[in-house]
Amino acid sequence: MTIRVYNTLSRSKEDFVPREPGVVAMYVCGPTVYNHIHIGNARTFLTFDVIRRYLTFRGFDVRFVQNITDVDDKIIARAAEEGRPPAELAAEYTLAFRAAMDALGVERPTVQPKATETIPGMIEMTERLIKTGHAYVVDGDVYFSVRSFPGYGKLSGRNIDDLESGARVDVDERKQDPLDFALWKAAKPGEPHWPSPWGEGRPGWHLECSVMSEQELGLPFDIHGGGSDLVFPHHENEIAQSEAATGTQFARYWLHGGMLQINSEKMSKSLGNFTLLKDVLAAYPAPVLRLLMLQTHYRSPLDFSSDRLDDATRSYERLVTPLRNLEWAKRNRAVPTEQPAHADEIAAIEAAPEAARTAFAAAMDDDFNTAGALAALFDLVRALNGFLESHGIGDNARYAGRLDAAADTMRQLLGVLGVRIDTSSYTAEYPPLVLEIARDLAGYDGVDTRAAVEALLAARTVARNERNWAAADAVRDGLASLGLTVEDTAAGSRVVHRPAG
RNA sequence: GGCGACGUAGCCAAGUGGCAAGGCAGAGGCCUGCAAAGCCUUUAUCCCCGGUUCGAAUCCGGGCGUCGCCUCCA
Repeated sequence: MTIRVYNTLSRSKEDFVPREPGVVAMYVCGPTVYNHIHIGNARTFLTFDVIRRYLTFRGFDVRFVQNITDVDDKIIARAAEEGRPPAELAAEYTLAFRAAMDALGVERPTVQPKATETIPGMIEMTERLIKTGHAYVVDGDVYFSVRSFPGYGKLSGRNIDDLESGARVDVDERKQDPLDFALWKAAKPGEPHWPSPWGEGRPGWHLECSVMSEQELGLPFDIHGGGSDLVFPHHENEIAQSEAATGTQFARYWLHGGMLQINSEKMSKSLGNFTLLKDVLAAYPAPVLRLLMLQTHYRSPLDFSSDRLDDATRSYERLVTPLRNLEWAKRNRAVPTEQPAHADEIAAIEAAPEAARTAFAAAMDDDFNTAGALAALFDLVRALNGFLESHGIGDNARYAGRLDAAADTMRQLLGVLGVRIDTSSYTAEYPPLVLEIARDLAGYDGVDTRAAVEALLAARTVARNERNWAAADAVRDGLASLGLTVEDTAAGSRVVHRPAG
């Protein structure tokens, strides 16, 4: 079965056929490093991380290039505000960006070039464009002439005349056409600058993507990705530059991610709802945020709120629980009933992983439908839970192999979505306050939190056996006050620490 | 003004011609001392009006509503 992708260029879903069988050349616009990235940025990067992972899962060798824009008006402005060198600011936020991506579980690009390290290539492309009559020099600035490129507007579905009729295009007398954009900007005093045939200056924003993608991938490469707000003018301009300079097609499939909103409003500084990724990750585990985002198709708008994060936290728990319960059952050899499973029950649990794989791939093949893929996984969760509920691993762990197969499939497919599953939450570190509770309720006077929890559970078991519900519930309530939930299972009691929310 | 999306249950959301996925929340039941976790059952005139079709959430036309882009934006 072929993968189908929605191509902005054709405004339709197309069969995905890479230029070279088995190899995908992919470029995704990266951040301008003038601040910590916000969750809108994060959504886009997460989207293309999943697309990359899925293509890899489907057997493609993916070469993934992402730029870092480390010279730009916004960087210069912010550095001036803070009274320090732009390069220092850019370096700091480059590191912060990489750290945030690591924390989100986004795989590192194959290559991650910086704009400041691509200056010679950008000068070279600008020279080519001037020679071929697609660009002109004015006072040390170089502009691309949009009228010189007949295909201008083909990506965003606009034409030059429509665009000019809009009143919002700035008028610069020195430009031949208001839509012409800068390839090279003459440096003002105090700005970063590099020598060029047109004097000291710095590159325009659109140019780096054209140059880097050609250098690292060659033209035409397979997938160009970014947020849908980049369709115009950024990606339109990339196409114009690259195709005018090379005479060949630039990118074959254009994929654009939908915008993220906060509480149904556009994220903006003036509304005060500018949420940074690092702040979200400080409050919620990365897999929860990932799950929230993957429950909506990547091209649809996504409304972000803390309520939705809380919902996603419970969804995440639903994924973790069966894996945790299986581990617990294997460790404790718990057998809920002596009743052996019927042949049809065994057939069902044996068929479940393959059914999930098939449904997962069918959803992902259809323009990376992660919400559908998650539904396949939740169906597998139900199959696992159901079997575990009625038969556990069986006597002598006779069913463990079949259950492991289902669990392994879950882990693998969740891995394709980049969702890390942490089943260790019932063996995690416990807060020091359990020592106090254990001293009061279980007579424990040591300093080992885990032993303290064991002592509390043992005390509760004794109390329950004596039908002393008040004492038993005191233990449970005490642990609950620390965010620890007591669960009674066929193999005894355990404590589960759940993420916030 | 130009271009383009979207409107599916209380909330989120998949589904582009053939009995409406999934998650969260709710209800009932099972299990439990009570819980938790889990299981079972349950919750939809698919924004409105026309049209095409044996058959429409899905295609076409109109209307209403929400949103994005057109300026730096992921």
